[in-house]
Amino acid sequence: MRDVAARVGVSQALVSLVFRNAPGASSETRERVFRAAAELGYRPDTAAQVLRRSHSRHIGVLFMMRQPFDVDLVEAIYPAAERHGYHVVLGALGPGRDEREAVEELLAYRCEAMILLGPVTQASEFADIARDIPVLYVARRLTGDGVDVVRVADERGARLAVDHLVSLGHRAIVHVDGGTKPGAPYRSRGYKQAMRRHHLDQYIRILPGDHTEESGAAAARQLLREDRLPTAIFASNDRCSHGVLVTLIRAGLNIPGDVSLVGYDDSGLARLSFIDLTSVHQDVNSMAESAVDAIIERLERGRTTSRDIVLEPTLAVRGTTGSPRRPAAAGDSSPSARSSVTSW
Amino acid sequence: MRDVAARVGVSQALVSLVFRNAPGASSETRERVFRAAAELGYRPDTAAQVLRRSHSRHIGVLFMMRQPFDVDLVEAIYPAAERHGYHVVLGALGPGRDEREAVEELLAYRCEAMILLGPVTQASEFADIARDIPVLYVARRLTGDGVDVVRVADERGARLAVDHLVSLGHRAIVHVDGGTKPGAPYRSRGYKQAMRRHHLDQYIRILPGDHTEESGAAAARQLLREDRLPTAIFASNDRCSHGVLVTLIRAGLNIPGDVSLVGYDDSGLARLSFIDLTSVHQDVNSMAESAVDAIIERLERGRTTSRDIVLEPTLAVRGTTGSPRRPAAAGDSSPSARSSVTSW
DNA sequence: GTGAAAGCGCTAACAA
DNA sequence: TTGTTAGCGCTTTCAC
Repeated sequence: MRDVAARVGVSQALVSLVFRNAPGASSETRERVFRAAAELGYRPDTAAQVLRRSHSRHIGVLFMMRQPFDVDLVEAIYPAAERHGYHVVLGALGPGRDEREAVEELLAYRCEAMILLGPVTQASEFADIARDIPVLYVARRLTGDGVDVVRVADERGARLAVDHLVSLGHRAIVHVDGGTKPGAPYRSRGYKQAMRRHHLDQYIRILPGDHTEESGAAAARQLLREDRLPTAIFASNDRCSHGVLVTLIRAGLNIPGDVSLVGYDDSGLARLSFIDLTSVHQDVNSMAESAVDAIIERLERGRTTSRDIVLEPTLAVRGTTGSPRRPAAAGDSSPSARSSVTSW
Repeated sequence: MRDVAARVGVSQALVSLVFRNAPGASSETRERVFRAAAELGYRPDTAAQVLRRSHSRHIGVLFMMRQPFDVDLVEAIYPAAERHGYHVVLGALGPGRDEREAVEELLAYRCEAMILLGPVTQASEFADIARDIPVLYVARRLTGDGVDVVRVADERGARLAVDHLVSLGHRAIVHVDGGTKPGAPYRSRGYKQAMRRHHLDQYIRILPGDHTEESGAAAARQLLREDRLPTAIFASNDRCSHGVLVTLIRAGLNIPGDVSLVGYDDSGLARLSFIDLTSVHQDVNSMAESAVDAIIERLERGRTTSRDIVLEPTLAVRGTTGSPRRPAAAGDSSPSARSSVTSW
């Protein structure tokens, strides 16, 4: 920067102004500064900026690299943050890279706020952090001082799924839940509520899962081992649905002919033409925008009260749902390729 | 840090030493420094460190968030870099976040070197960068000053796949290629070479693809539209295989009964129990280690000549490959569920 | 519209 | 083993 200033024949302060495009420099000077910078290959040093500024203008984002929905969100957070002049610093989570490490790193970068997408093992840990900087959970209902939440109404999402299936004529609708994963308990509750609302209490059945493909596959295998298959399955997320779907079709079943399937997240996976999964849609862009807005409110407008921002889900109806073979009648029927297994 | 020093009653320099655990502080002092730091909630400031040090000890990694193989590599790079005392700075690529932006950001963080995993649109762009800092491509054969490459012998990987299929009795082996994606042209060439070596020149057939699920699905649909199916398909990566696999089984085919399938990358996808894909394995850990080592060589041991590090692939044989229905004999046979389509 | 000067939090060279 | 000092590249206040 010194070199640029020297070359143009102005002070460093002016060059700094120009680069932050702050007011106070003639457009003629701006022009010359930019040209000189280009010639010299000058690039502002983030470390120096962060060090000197009182605000780093950095937002840390903790996410699980292997969770497609997290990736979708990260992508949406970038432009949202940039619009407010903030940089995103990624903290990748995964096997072999735990939360603690990642958080420490983000904090060492002097992030002014933190968005948490991944599953959060130790909520208490973040209570300490929230004392210093705003913390925002996505899809986790964890309250506390300095903590905001952006989520989609999971119960209503589950209800959309069940209503859709019921309207197609399904009654035996099994839910593969997501254990304690983000949103999962509420989706599970929403499923139960919706089933009761339709007077299908006796058909309520929940298989354990954890938002991974393998848990979906395990649930599907469990169902295949039994005498009767449900006519529909509602899984707690798309990855789980993926496991259910492929396991069932490899067993010779037809989707949605023999079993209908609804996922949750409407991730890229659901939209693949050959998966074509009916799924509860959460608008990542508005989630990202709400998250960044909430953070800006705290950072720049001094809000200190906690916010719980709830967005509405919608249902993306695709090719994995259809009417059951025998809409209203009870009794056995043989699915296409598995004569030994029957549907309700 | 000043506060910590004051509290312990020593100089800042000493606190600095302790935190970098550099030699030159009594263990008694270390102990006291750490305790004081914990009490005060002190955390070193990365920006200040980077600014002051001549070396930032940062390595930038450009990767595609949606490419499972990239994610595997990123996870392996973290520990490899840490072992040498380097930090990893992620530059996420994706739709809406192009290379140029990501690179600028990494450079602004004063990364001392850059590892490029994602597809690289403009090689020439990196030639400039390589003048300033070491650039290392993974899986791309791009040469130049200051540029190193770590890759797995793609031709040999393709050959492993073809040899395996031929040894099972396959002859009509179709390849879905990866266009210009990393490694793809070489896998394609390896496929052709291997086919010729087995005197199967007449069976050589390549369908276009691009390392996405959809390209695999498209290729599978193309094959389903024809009179005869090949007995085996070798796809240029696992994502593509995924599209092929699910499209075929949803069409009622049995894998490997009707068609055998081999992927490439041996990513987490291939290992899912319900996908269980035979795939060419590239050892991400040695790739990551080789990459970091090569960078350290340049950074700390002053190497200036380019290196092309080639690793050996292996084949992970799983459940998507088996003998064809009619190993050696020609003639039509009806696959399980599609009487209108025949195999070679 | 522009410049001079101070200092962000840390490290590295040297001195004690 | 410990302290002193200078300064990394930038932003910011205040003066002109």
